[in-house]
Amino acid sequence: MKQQADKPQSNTQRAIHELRELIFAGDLAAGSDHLESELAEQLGMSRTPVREAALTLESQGLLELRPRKGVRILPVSPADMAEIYDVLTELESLAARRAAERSLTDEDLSLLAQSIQNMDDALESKNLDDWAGADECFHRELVNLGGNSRVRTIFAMMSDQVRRARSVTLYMRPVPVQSYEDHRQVYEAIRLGQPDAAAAIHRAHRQKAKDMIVTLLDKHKLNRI
Amino acid sequence: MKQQADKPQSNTQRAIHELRELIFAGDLAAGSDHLESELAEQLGMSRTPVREAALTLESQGLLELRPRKGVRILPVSPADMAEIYDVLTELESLAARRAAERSLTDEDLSLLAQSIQNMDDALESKNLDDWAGADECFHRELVNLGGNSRVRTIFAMMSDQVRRARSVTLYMRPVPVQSYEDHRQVYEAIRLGQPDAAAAIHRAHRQKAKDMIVTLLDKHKLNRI
DNA sequence: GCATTTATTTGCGTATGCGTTAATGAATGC
DNA sequence: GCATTCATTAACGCATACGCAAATAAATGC
Repeated sequence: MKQQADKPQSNTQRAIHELRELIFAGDLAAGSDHLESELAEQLGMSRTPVREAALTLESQGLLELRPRKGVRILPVSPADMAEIYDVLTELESLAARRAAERSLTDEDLSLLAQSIQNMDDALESKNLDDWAGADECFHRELVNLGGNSRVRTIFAMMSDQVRRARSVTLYMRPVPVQSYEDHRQVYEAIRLGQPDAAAAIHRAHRQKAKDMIVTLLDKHKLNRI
Repeated sequence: MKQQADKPQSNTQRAIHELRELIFAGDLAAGSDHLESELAEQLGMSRTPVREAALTLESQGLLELRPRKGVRILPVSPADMAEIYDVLTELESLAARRAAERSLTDEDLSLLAQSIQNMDDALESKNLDDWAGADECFHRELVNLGGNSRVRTIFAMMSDQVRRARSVTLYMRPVPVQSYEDHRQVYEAIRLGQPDAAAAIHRAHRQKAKDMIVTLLDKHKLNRI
């Protein structure tokens, strides 16, 4: 019998996970300070694993350890979001290019196709949260297909912060109908083995997204999310 | 009076620094395993700061913590180097583009110009080590001028590994005379405010470097450096 | 002689304790 | 009444301790 393989993690790993969750849920607000001992109590463990988790999250840019002030959850400004989108634009375009160079089978591309389909379905039923989930899935799978593990790692780190910004702006932005066409074209370019086209289309797509998000954040004075 | 502001660091920070040094000096060889307690003794501190340092370096991809096996110094294969160069190519090209968009003054560009001059001087006197130092300085300054702090961080992480690969191949490769012209052109494009040109030239420059390094590593069967 | 079980070792994960030092409030000088 | 100094507190950096589990060695069964 298969036993549920979900618990054998270390406390440090749990702490990393749970702190992430708390941050993205807003329970640990951007800009707020928290003592290591408080977090330890909150998570039901000692300071050691919490501290190790904080070190890790610090090196990923999510928070900052300031001696005697506690760990500070780093706020993300519109300028930060512009930086993040710039990096993602470059790295995802690279991934699209590499994916197109690899003569992938339809089998390989099935998850990508599925994500596009899911986005379409979500739009039909006007479920923006589902759409956002499928969109993120598309981007993640694109990066996977690019085959560069370092790009994957960087993407994973940054997509957390993007998700936060997007959840804030999701219901202010215009309904993302253009995205469907963009994604479809990237998919086709990859399928047909057209690296330049795949990279160029995806780059333009990401730049549009960046402009939209940054403009929205600025317009609504969302300076620290 | 100014007191030398160099030592008040924490042991954890020292450990991060010194472990990096030991790794890049080859004292901790690629692929080798080391117990936390051994490293602690070697650095003259307890396991705790060493462990914290190892966690940090792990999240930066330099090593891996394997319970009961010790920390394993991750070897870098030619394929890894290709990945790293791909990422650097994209991010540095972005930096070149952004730098060109910012209408920087000659003052701002002085370090960049200086690096080019230093590379030229080093080539004249056939000092390859100096050349490599100046080259790295050029790339670092380019990234700085790009103004994206996340790109800076990623660059700093990866340039350590590039330096290792380059020191191995430095004396096998052809004398880098073309580099001078490439760098000069990137510099001029930035100075004249030509983003597309700056990005394109630098991209081509980096791709050449990637091909050269990866080919050399493969040819000499340097599979784990 | 080989496989399986049991015993032993040992390294890690984590809790805990302590000294140091920065931050806060009290006290003194001017 | 304000500034400066001193005392107190408390959070962190780090050392240490310990239990557990994995790896290795020993022992037993077949």
